[in-house]
Amino acid sequence: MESDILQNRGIKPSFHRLKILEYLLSGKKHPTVDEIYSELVKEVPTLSKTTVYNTLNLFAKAGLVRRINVEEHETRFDANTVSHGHFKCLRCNRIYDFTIDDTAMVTPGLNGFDIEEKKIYFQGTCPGCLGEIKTKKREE
Amino acid sequence: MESDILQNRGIKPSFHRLKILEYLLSGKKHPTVDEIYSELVKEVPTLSKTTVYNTLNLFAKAGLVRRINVEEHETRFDANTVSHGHFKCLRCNRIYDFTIDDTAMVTPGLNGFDIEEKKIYFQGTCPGCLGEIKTKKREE
DNA sequence: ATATTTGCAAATAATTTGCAGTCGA
DNA sequence: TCGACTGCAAATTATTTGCAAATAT
Repeated sequence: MESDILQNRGIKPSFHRLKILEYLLSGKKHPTVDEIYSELVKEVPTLSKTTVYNTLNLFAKAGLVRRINVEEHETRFDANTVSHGHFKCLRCNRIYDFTIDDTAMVTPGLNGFDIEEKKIYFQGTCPGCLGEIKTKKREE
Repeated sequence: MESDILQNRGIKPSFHRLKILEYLLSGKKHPTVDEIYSELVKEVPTLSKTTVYNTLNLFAKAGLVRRINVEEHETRFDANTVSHGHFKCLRCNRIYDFTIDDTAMVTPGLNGFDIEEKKIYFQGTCPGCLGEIKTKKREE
């Protein structure tokens, strides 16, 4: 149950926190604070953005969510804590997950370092946008 | 010569731009906008922060520098455009470079994607800080 | 002369913080 | 009741922008 997830991490499962966790686990892949707030406030009109911030910071500290900083300004949050990379398409701004075998990454320069987190961000153009570009070229 | 570097990229080598490029190439590894400004304004009192921003955005577009976003809020800039990763120590906040063989990174999920840039950020504790922690433990 | 570069100050936008009110055990 | 949770508004901070002045070709 979701309240157990929180209690296991020493977080009191308040109503708002449960709602936010529920939203994070509900499928929406990489919401921003604003997206979480805008969506939940419809259902929970008393919710404030401060609470969303507080809660996400709490969750992040507890390791329940990961901060994603592919975006220049806004932070996104990812409830999928299995190691994976994020690809941001610079045309449509969509964010894609991709699996990556991080054990295969050889980093001889980091002997003696204690690595707590690996963030892997790729940028470029996604297949959909590549298709559009080709179509446009053909029309010229 | 440095002015050639700019001209090769179609950037007019103005005095301020040359100064900023010079600073970026001078060894300081990952300066923030503020560090660049604060350091250069001593020498070039007419410099403004807007110009530093303008110039860095220009350089970034031209591929002369890379934006680094390991830091939560501030963007850092790296004049070393050879592919490498950045490790941020969460204790002393220092940023370390490390080489990484990015051809060894297998990303089967990204077939059909055009990858323009790979950003690799690790976080954790550097050897120096690990040493301090151990020393403290011993004192207890 | 004309286009580009620069600088100031104001605008923007994400996030944090102070503090007072509220809720739950 | 007491401490934790919440919400508002103000503060903070990095960055962008509008526009006028300076500069260079």
